[in-house]
Amino acid sequence: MKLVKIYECLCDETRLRVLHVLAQGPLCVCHFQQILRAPQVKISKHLAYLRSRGLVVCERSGNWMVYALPAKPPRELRANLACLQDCTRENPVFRRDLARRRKFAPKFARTSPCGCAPAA
Amino acid sequence: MKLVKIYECLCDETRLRVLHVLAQGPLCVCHFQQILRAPQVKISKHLAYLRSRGLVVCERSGNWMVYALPAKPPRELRANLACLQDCTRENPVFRRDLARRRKFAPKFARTSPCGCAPAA
DNA sequence: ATACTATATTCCGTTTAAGGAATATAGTTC
DNA sequence: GAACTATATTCCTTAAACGGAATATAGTAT
Repeated sequence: MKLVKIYECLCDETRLRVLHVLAQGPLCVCHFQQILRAPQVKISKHLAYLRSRGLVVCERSGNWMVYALPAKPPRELRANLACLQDCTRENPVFRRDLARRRKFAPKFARTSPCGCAPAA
Repeated sequence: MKLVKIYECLCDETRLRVLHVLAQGPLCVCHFQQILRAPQVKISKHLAYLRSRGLVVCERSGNWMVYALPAKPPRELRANLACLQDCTRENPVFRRDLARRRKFAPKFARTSPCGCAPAA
């Protein structure tokens, strides 16, 4: 995996937030929408971008597409994801995303495949 | 320092190489030209880019502009520079840059301000 | 002042990315 | 198959970045 390609993926805030919350486990598109409070197109496109570069993988599960970090990421990716977690530890935006993810977890769990689920 | 801004700086190979060799100490533009084998405009522009985002600092010394990493970089920058060093350790391109830097060091030392110097 | 060196900036064409509106696709449910 | 849900893709506009050629600027040396 080319290092520059990784950094290209990291240079957009939405994608950073996506990768950051994904570290806690897989999610579907509609969950990202709620956690990041961003429109469907935006989320979907950024996920496609990340996917085309191998930073995330996905799998269909009924109506849902479940996105996750690759099971065995290459060294450079692992290092950078760890660095990202480290750098965001005290950042309000990223912390708020995690808080929302936690808050929504039960609601997600009721409806959806990934051990998560959409709202109404 | 905004995390995304850092990643924007890191998503170009020339800039990665610049930051990578800078970890070994300050250099002038003409040294980068020789180490990276890249034209003056290219080096100069990328250094300006890095400088405008605070990833490098510079100081004039006679005819030369001496570029260096900031003395006390913010946490996120320090973490990412360390990660970069880690990720490039086995990369031929980056290793070759370091080799060239070492090879040119005496020649640089003869002529220039930063404990380095241009060639002919 | 002139010539010279090192570096920065401007101008140009090309590529890439971003966001949103609208639309298409795939799967589910009845 | 019609209605519905979740997601992807297309089209469009705008903005940013890259590289190189040419030119400008700042400092040095004579």
